[in-house]
Amino acid sequence: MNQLSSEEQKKEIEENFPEILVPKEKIEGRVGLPELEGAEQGKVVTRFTPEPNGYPHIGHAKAVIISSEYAKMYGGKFILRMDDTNPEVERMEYHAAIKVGLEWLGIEWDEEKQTSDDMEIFYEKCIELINSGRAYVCTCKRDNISKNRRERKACKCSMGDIDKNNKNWEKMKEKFKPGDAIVRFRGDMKADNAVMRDPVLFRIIDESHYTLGKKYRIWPSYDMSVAIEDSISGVTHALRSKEFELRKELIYAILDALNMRKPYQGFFSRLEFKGMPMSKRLIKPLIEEGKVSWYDDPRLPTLEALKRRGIRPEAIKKFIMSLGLTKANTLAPFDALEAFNRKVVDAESTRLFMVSNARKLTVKNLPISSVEIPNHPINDMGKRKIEIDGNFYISGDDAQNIKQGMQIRLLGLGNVSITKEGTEFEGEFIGDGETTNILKIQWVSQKTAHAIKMIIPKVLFNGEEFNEESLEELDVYTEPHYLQLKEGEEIQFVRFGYCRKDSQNQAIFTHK
RNA sequence: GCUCCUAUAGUGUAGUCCGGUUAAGCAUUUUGGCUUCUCAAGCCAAAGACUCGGGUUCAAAUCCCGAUGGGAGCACCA
Repeated sequence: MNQLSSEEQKKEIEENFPEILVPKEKIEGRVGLPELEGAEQGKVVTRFTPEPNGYPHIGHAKAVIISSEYAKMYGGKFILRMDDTNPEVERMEYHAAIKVGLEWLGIEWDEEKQTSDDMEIFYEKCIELINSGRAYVCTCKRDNISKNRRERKACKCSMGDIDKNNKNWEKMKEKFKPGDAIVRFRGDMKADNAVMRDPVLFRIIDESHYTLGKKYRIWPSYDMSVAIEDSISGVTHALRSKEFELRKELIYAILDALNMRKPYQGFFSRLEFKGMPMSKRLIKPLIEEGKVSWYDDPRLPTLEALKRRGIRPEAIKKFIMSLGLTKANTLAPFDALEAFNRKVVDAESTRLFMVSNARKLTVKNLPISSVEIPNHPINDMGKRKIEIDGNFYISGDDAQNIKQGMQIRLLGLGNVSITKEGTEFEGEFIGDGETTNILKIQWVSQKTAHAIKMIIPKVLFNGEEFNEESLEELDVYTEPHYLQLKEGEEIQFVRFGYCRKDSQNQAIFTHK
């Protein structure tokens, strides 16, 4: 308890403990990622091991950015390894999509491989484990295995001698059917860590593998393949999300049993956005029901979707670095990412006028037939020329605030005195003088107005429930200059927000 | 149920290992101001936090014990 005032404490300290008043060297605020345990300059090897069983999403981005940044930070090596040991779910399509996603993010890797490149090594190691009595072939029923695990009881297979295990291993190559036999690690059926209770090392899968076809049918489990791969490919720091934390003990046990080098294993929390699920379990049915168009639907957290929505890779990287390397659960709000993105995108977004819920405004006595408007308020991004003839569209939202007798300014054009309000407005041009406190609005010329669809993505889920209003569509008018912009370019619709040009007649709202 | 991880402002984090010039830094959010031919960006300011209860100590966000909340694992997925 701190019962003394700080003054009294200070006195007390000076009298009794003068040495602690000597200031310690000030700890510098950290920039970037925290130090990696046991990391040496030039000797760090990290890796990213996605399973090619789906499209890459923001969670992949976190994992790959952290690992590749660490390699960079220590001048080390970064390996991309496709973890393809379950032919039932892995596809070339996903393999390719993951690489496309990583390239978009600007990730560079020094080495690329597939876990399945080393099948022969896994087999060798398996035989080594069998011969040393650290692994055995189990032919129990799946339910019994599970039951025994819960009850911490060993089954009779674990008693089998080495010869029999070797024979059964050979039988797994052809005779046994999938499900009939597995190779288990001899861990500890009594262990508190359930992962250690004689886990599966190999199982039979007859599905055709996307690159190896039917060459193999005994496939290593995650724990087996990760342990061996990280060890033989020189990985010094294996970093992955924390749902794997319990496997650490197992992976070390496997490597110890084989007398192999053990890399440091680090863990970080998973990254998910509020209301943006990324599990296929949730997304797939939505696609099938037509509620979500595809994996690039802008409401999704896939990289493809983020890109379509107008999120830049630099922003994703800064955002992820800002999250730090904690093990606490994070449900990041999307607006944190938006803030980073806005800063990236602001400098290079063409400013354009766009009106929604359009109302007509006719202006009399216009002295000019065209105006030139700069494409960016600060940066020199050129100008565009707009033909005008006195017939304009203005936004419905603005129309509500415009009353007869008011003066307004049409941005970049001039001031107008409103002579008639209603469903349609009329006004009179009154010059281009100084304006301070009058309403300044954007406009579109009727004769050249270009109609587009504006898509506004919102959260997909409210809690567990699909948000039926997650996609708002607006029919809006914009300037013809829109047609000259490149697809994928970021635009700021003045007084509305940033949007990405998706096509000649569709734009996707990025953020305010 | 058992085991493990985790807990700092509305949100995300720094600081925790090695207790003390920091009664807590940064970002975001919100609000106000400046600037501005945008409700953007930029600049300035304000608001706002150590889960709870014990203990150790002159001194606890920091060490110890306990409680509570959140997450994960207990797959022939990764």
